[in-house]
Amino acid sequence: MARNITPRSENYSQWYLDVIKAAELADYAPVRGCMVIRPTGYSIWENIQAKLDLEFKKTGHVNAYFPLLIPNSFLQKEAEHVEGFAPECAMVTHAGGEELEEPFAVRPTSETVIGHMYSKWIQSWRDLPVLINQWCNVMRWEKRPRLFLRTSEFLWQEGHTAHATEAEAREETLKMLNVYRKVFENELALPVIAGEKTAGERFPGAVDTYTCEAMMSDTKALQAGTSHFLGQNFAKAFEIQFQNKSGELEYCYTTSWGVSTRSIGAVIMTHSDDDGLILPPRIAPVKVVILPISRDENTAENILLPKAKELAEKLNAALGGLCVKVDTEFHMRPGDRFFSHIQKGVPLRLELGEKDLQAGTVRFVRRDTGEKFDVNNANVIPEVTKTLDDIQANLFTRAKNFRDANTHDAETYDEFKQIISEKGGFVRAYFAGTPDDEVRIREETGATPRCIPESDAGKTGKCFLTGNNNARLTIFAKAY
RNA sequence: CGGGGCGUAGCGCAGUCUGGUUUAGCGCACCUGCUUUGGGAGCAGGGGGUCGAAGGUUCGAAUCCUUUCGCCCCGACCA
Repeated sequence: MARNITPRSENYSQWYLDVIKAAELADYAPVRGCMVIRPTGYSIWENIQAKLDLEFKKTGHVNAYFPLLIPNSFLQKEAEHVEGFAPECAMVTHAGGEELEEPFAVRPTSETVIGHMYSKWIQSWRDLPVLINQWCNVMRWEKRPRLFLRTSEFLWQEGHTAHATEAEAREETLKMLNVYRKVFENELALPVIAGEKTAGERFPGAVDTYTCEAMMSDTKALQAGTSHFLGQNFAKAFEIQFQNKSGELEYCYTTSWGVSTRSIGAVIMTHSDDDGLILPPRIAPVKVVILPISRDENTAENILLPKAKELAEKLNAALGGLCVKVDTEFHMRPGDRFFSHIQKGVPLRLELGEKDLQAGTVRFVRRDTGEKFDVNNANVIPEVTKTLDDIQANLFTRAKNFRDANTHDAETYDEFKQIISEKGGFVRAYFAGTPDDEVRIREETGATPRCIPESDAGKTGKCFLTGNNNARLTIFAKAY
């Protein structure tokens, strides 16, 4: 048992903060709502970035950078967009020692500036599609910040594309939604439900919003990534027009999609336990740590350490990276050394001691299950690869089983209320309500519609609230 | 923005009601040494704070008064 981490069952939010602190992922910044992402946390982000970026490139996107400051007038151009973002915008009113004529918003998202630029760049159908992504920071003034989940400034990626036809833009929106789903499932080991947002949960200015929803280990939902079909809303506000093959002027159809550092919060809350962080091998900064252990300093440093280093080199070569570390903290006792890696979520620990040396084996200890076993020297490398794959798969399966076990069906509002208040988790129900109905449900139960799962897109039934037919199967939950 | 709480060492706290006997204390962490060492050791020694800030009352203030700044929790709000 970790002594510096509040048990999850005792106080979930405190547990979450303790895990972050113990793993040295982040710290509070001097400005309220802002956080410092420490090297370990940032390294996880770099890994997530690398996985996403590769997928973006594979689907034909390129990276660019747009400015941090956005003229306030830009945000005003799309009616719903202003309304949605005005309250959380930070404004720069002074610069160069003078008050500015027009305040600049610190970007809360870049649809507007990018729309403005696209209108200049796009003239002809030959210029389309435009498929650009940017990695950057954004600012949304939050009244109730939480590390990684909701901070005033955060890092993300925002893709912005422009297309000639609605069909193509819709295809892009769903394509990127599925890129997200794939990366979440395969790399972050997060089982997510990909689907459409209901009207009340839509992005301000979007025609349709899609999301990947994950369940945290307290059974609350977390939106891990979103993809928006913006129709011609922004194209009209920013005059993004092109001449089609017949010479007529048409408005483009645009999309935008994003994943932020919030996804790190999702990883933490999905996989970790009372001992601290647990990371899926594929995004872990350190996948394997090797600990030479001996009570005799000479043996430890002159016999075991060289062996450990040699093994680390081979493993790094085999795993293709710098993800294997040798622990040389000989001044610490073994227990302390174990815990430091346990709390940082290192997936696999290899212990190399005198007993192992004599037996010609290496001791393996899995972070996810705590399981220990000895492996013959000759088999260490393939066994490491196999174990890491097992851990990755186990984390995903474990999370998926948990989610499925905490997903329930409701046919009536009474049943719905009872499940939300007594069991929590996800509730699947047919829903055909309006945004006002969504507000009512939220006020009465605390739950909100999370998404209409893509996998059940064709299913319709009778609405649990209004009784209307042709309601769509919708997932509800309390959410972060 | 409404309700509640809190600012004393890196972290967590006691001391504040009943000003002076505290050169401001404790636990963890940190430093040194010895013994330990395969899931968080023990002993000994040691460094570090001027008590969020400003002003006031007093012979004397971490303790009382005024102002101010900041943070946390609950609520409202929120991609």
